[in-house]
Amino acid sequence: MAYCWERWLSRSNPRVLLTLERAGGFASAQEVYHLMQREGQSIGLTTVYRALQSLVKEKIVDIMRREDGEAIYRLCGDTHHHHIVCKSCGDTVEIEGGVVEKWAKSLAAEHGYRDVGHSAEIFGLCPKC
Amino acid sequence: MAYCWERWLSRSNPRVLLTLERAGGFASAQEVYHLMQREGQSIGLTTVYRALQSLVKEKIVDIMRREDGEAIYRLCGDTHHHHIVCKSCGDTVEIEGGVVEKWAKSLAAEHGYRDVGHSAEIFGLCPKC
DNA sequence: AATGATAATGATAATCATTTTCATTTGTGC
DNA sequence: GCACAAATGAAAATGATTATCATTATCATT
Ligand SMILES: [Zn+2]
Ligand SMILES: [Zn+2]
Ligand SMILES: [Zn+2]
Ligand SMILES: [Zn+2]
Repeated sequence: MAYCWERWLSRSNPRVLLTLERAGGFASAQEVYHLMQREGQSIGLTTVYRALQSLVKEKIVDIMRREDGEAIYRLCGDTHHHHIVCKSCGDTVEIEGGVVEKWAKSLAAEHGYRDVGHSAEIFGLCPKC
Repeated sequence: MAYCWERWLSRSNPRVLLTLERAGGFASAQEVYHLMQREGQSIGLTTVYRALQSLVKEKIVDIMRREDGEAIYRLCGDTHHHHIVCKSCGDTVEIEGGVVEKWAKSLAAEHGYRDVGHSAEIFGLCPKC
């Protein structure tokens, strides 16, 4: 354990962060909230939002957007990866993205962009469909 | 003029599209709607949403997200391409994606996926921000 | 321990983009 | 004109996020 963010911040942030970690990958504020509810932790939705905001500001957590615009969060430094998703059955394969990482990094540098992230997904019909 | 989308679709789609064009760059559904209002065009918000959705489905228009999650749209050149978007000011650079095309194609093949597409975006802070 | 300043919490209400519903209008072929 | 399907848009519903604000926890000082 011994996270560098243990100094942080309100007494809720750590609980929210631990929950996000337990969720694995991405989770929305609502999902984190419901997870904590189901686990019997007492916390308010507002506090979850505030904790996530402060964690984003501290760059401990990444924010991204789902297709429908909902904000989703994940621990920074989670192993970063990409997906192939089946358009029909939704089946997902995690894939390696080294090529994309380099592509993103070099193009960002070329255009003078800092503080760079990227998203990349492949979608199609899986063998079964 | 002479757009390839002239065949499309409802009688609203062209008006929405023309407005989006006139707006230059990105505009949200709400913004397109208000623009049309101010110009004295009579149209309902619902129809603007529907028109934009169908234009996105037809790949005539690109959809993206503002920092706050609001959907923004813009005319899309017919050549397939990718973007670097500034997280702060929304400035956009069109970039070459040959590497990504190959990456997507080979990985899809490797996992037996057919009828494959992909998305890839880079985001960060532009030189000005 | 009691006090009080300050920050954190969370229930509730407000906001606001987007989607649904559904009644009305419009287009199209007969 | 008449039927029938598609398109429209006003109004209500939805759902995520944010703002309010009264209550509660923290902590240093008395
Ligand atoms: Zn499938
Ligand atoms: Zn990557
Ligand atoms: Zn910028
Ligand atoms: Zn591509």
